[in-house]
Amino acid sequence: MHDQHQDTSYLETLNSPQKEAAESTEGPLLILAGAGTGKTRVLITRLSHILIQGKAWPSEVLAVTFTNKAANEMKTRVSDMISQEIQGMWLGTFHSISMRILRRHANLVGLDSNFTIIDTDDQIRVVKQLLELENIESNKQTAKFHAYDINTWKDKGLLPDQVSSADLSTESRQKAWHIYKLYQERLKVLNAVDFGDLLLHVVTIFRNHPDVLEQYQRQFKYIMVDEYQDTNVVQYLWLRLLSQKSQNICVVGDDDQSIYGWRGAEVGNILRFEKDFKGAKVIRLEQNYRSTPHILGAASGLISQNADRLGKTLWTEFDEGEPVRIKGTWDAREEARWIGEEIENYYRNGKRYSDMAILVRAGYQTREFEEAFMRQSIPYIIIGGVRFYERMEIRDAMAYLRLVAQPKDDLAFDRIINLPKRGIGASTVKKLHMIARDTGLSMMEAVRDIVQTDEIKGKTRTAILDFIHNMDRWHGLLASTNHVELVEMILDESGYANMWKKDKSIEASGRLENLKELVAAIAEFQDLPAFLEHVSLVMESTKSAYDDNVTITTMHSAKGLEYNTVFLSGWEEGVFPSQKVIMEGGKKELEEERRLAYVGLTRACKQAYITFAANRQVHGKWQNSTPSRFLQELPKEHICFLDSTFMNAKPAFFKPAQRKETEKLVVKPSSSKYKVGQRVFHIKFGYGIIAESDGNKLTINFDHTGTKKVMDSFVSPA
DNA sequence: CTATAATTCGTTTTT
DNA sequence: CGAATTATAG
Repeated sequence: MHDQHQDTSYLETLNSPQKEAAESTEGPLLILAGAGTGKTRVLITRLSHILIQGKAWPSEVLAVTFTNKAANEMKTRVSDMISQEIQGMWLGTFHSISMRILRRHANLVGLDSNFTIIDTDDQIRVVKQLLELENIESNKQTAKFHAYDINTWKDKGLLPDQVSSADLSTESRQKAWHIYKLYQERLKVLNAVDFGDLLLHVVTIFRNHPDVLEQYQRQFKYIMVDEYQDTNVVQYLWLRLLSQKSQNICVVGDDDQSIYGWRGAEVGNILRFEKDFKGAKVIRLEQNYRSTPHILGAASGLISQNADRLGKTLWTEFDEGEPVRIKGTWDAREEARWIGEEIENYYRNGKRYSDMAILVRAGYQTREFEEAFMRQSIPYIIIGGVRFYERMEIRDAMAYLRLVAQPKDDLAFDRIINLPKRGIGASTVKKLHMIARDTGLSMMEAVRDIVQTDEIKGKTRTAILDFIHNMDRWHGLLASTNHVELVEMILDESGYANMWKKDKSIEASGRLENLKELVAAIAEFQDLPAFLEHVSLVMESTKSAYDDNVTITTMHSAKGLEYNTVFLSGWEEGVFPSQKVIMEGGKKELEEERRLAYVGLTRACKQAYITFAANRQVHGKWQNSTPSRFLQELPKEHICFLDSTFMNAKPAFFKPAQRKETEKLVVKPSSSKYKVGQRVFHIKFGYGIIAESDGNKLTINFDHTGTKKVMDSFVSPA
């Protein structure tokens, strides 16, 4: 092992709970880390500490994240801290680590180790094909619906025969369950797995093969998990199995930032951690290094309305700052224009566009901003929407590459056999499907067979022969030709690129650009298979412009990020909280919306704005709306209403204030709810006991910061 | 087999 | 209102 007496000065830059977290390496540990409390930093320091202290070799540490971005950040920052490249460490997403494990033991679940990983799009296609085969109504909608059910089961760690009868109460569920069974068989034939399978197969292997499980239990002496509040049931099982032996599992998360429940995440995992892992230590990180007291106060007040939470109180040493400004506008267009003007003001005062962000609830809200900012010449970047590798032209091109590299890839075959149109229509493809199914051959093999017979005649036959010929030729060049050249050749000779060149539509040129970008991305890799492997798990865009742009994005994808100035737009009933939650959701769903609001607010460092419009176009129809209920839940002392340009039908709580007055705090006139002798928590000074109470002014003896006079609005019961 | 008209239906997103 | 999917005519 390494030298045990290393310099540990890196620990001294942490505050005391952070340091304690980094040093508590043994046994189960839950780090409850509020927004902006240095969560990532603690995780990285803890991991480095384990390595530097020689408690484990890199290969004996397992660190799991949800996104590739988080994994990459961790990788570079740990390398920096230990001043060397980390080698052999199991640091990655749940999916990439599962893939690594599954490739080694694929045979144990009836797969070949070179299985392909299919994404949601392919998944829906498979389900749709199965529906057609079963003669069940098979539009894309129902396929999507059933794929969703299947994914939900997989997220819960349920194989087809483990689904409970209670889960099959509806006819639709029963159909989905039936399809689920067929779907798993089909994937096995295709030697493919979907995202859910990566985890589920690994759990299945661990359960059925104790020897394999033990091998990994021995190997991973320390396990760390980021964003634990986002884990679903399979991920929980996965972690439980792996950590059973060492018990050295450290999870970091914030129950208040759980916003992916609709995708299978179980807040219960983090709420239950202490029960699940006996003797678990819990450390709360509550000192916030990001936002002003006003922003934190507003966010804390809002989230305190939620019942299902572990509860923690963020505090900061920063100066009070400015209250959260709330602005009502006549319609969404004015909302966008007003925010644009405000942004321009900041810019003229020397602020950078890239320090400002607009966070919305749903993608469709970005449109209004795009139009407004175009008019106002404000540079912006929209994050989200269709990602690069999900674009139609990219997926089409990828299908060509997949089929060339793996002729048995039936999904790729289906996608491109008649793309560009070469006269091989639906009926021909159906015929091929029948043959492939009956003979157990792949589509490519089936098409070779059928072309020998006189089943298909004329133009179609010529087209098929041509297609086979091309595929064989490209496949033959795989080993001998430079992969970038080969890709260019394929796109050119297949006629696919030409198809878009001939296309007169507006988006065609953009699609050609994307194809060029794809070729550039491929050049970064050793060979075609390496690239395809990468794409299957890393679906993020290749380019990230580092120009000075205002960021426009959803609150979901803003999690983990921060901006000096944040505009939260569309706080209206029906937009945020969303219509669906209001109509169909219960308390649970509403709480998740509230957490989303909390995440949004806590992205702001210095200024936070919340806007709402009285009128908005929804699905092309004008609708008038009432301000979001969340506005009423914000503590009055941390917000101020800006003058509104419209004066109709305002809710009772809506009282416009002049802009000039906005820097002043509106203090609640009611007397304090706190009593002398009570132990309280102050947002800036920490814990203390009340010595005197005078209306809303309290004199408090603080544990660490002495006696101070403070306003009760910054205090909460301890 | 393909081009065009008619229709349906609208969150959030990572892997 | 518009994208995306399905129905229908060519």
